[in-house]
Amino acid sequence: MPELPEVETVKRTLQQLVIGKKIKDVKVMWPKIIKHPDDVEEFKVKCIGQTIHNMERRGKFLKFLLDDYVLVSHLRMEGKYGLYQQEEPADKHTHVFFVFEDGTELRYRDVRKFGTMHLFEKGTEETRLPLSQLGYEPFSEEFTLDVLNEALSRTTRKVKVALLDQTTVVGLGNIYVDEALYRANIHPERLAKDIGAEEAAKLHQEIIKTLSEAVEQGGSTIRSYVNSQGQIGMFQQQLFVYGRKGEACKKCRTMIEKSVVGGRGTHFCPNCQKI
DNA sequence: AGATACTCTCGGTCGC
DNA sequence: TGCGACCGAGAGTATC
Repeated sequence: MPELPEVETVKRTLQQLVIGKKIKDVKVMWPKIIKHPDDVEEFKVKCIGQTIHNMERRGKFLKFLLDDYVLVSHLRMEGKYGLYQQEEPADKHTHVFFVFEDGTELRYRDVRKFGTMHLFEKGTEETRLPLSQLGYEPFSEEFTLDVLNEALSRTTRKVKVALLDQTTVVGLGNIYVDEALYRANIHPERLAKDIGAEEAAKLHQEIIKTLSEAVEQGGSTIRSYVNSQGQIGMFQQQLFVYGRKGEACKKCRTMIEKSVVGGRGTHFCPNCQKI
């Protein structure tokens, strides 16, 4: 399930493959992936003739910068992009094809069909859903300790639930939120408003560190996630709690536990992260 | 009215 | 072998 580090890795690898390519045709096998414009034919017509000039990332969203439009794409749990030769056969899970003039094509494959694509006029995308409500980038100077403190103090939710909400800081998903809370020695079920100043400072630091270290390592590979060149992220080896239920805590050897918080499977060390 | 909680999307995987 | 429960990001909707 791609979170910020995986999406950043996809952006970096895909960028090198698609920049400068001109779209000759678009094929959409599962129209519900296209959320905007409403009409899939309009989506296709607008894409055709456009060149991919650059790629950016905003939170867990990929942005393809075209001449006149920006394609905003979310991979959700299992979405993947890959560059193929047009004659290569595609499997049944490939739902969108961007056919280029040079004989290659960008394919979007998504077993669960959860991913989304929005096409907006260039420059308007940040003012429209799904990007308009997003919080700060974790590596930006805007994501200060004050911003985190403010957000934590004015909610009645549990700290894990608050951090998964993308309106404060973007990029944390189920893996990295568990990792950051572990590294900050904060139990995921603690109420956000009860997090003390010292703890919040540690949490702020560990959110940034966890995500940046994961970006450096090319992300984690959990279940079926592979980046766009088919490489495997190395950060999985650095995971302290996620997917380690029943294994020994790397710091204190206590058995890692798994519970449900906010409807999400949640991993933590009951000794390092006290309620 | 703003914050929070619930619903929906989907199919592979798992347990019975 | 069949079948239903489960998982999960985030937009949309309902509720408080």
